[in-house]
Amino acid sequence: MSHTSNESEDGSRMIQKDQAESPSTDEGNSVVSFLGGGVLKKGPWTSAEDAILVDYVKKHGEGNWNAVQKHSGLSRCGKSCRLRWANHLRPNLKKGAFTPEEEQLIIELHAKMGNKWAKMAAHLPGRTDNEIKNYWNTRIKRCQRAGLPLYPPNICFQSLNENQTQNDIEFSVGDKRNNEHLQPSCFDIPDVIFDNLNTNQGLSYMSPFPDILVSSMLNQGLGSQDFVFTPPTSHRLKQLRGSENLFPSVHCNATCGLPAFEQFSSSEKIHRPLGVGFPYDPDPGRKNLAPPADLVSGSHAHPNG
DNA sequence: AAACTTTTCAACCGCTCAGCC
DNA sequence: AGGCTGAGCGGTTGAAAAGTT
Repeated sequence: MSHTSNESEDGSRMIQKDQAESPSTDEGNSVVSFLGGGVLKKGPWTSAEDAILVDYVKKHGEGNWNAVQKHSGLSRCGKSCRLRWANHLRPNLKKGAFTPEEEQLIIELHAKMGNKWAKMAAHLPGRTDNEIKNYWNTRIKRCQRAGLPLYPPNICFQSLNENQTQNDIEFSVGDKRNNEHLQPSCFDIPDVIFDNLNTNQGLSYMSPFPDILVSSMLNQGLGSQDFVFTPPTSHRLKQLRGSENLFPSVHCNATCGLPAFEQFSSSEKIHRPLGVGFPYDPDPGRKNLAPPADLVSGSHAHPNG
């Protein structure tokens, strides 16, 4: 891929997401690949290409993406056209940062569905699977760094409850891929060690394998076992942005409802996933990153904590 | 101010699925 | 039934922006 000097007259690439219309460029500086004798362009779209695609869809409608190249002269593969349309050009796309409500919904949906971005996007009008996926990946990193749980406890329990009723339905209705998460036979217990948790203490769980559904884990009865938070990565923690809230709209639930992290903090059992550098330095130097000590679920995981 | 690090996000890739022949 | 094709999905990459030292 070549996102070389992507700046254009419209300065598109420099625009923040919440302002950006598209990152299209007017310069054709993209990689060109030769496929079957044809020339297919890669890389950032130019506004001219956008216009061609929009025009094409207006005339012919969505779908049949491979025909775009033939009929419009656009030197892009069908896949690329579909993606561009879906993620940037189609009408009613919401631009800008996710609202707290949307973030909350994403967390809930992920707890139920796992990495089913397209399905999650269906619940968020105007949002794309790509956006949601990017958001979630960012969230994972942040949570890991901050040692915070990926899911607030209320989500865990909500997911558990809903799944208990949904399992019956879904197994019979059968989205095969979805059910994989729920099938005991397909479920590999991740390399997570649970540490001193009582189900009645509530859950604040962060799997090092974000694909694993909280609900699945709970359904497996792991909730009654010990667990441990994945400790923050060993490298230096960076600041989270001040406005960031890892549990949008659920502070109350996430904090008030949290089973008082200090309950865990005295945990004797400390597990250290392989490859993580210890002793872990929580980075005393970090400033506004640090959530209150009693909120940092991961804090119990570091040896000195 | 410069160098370095981290984050963001658009776009690509490989894979799977569904429909058609 | 098997092969082909198009569409869609999820994972990953990498350039640029933003932040930090």
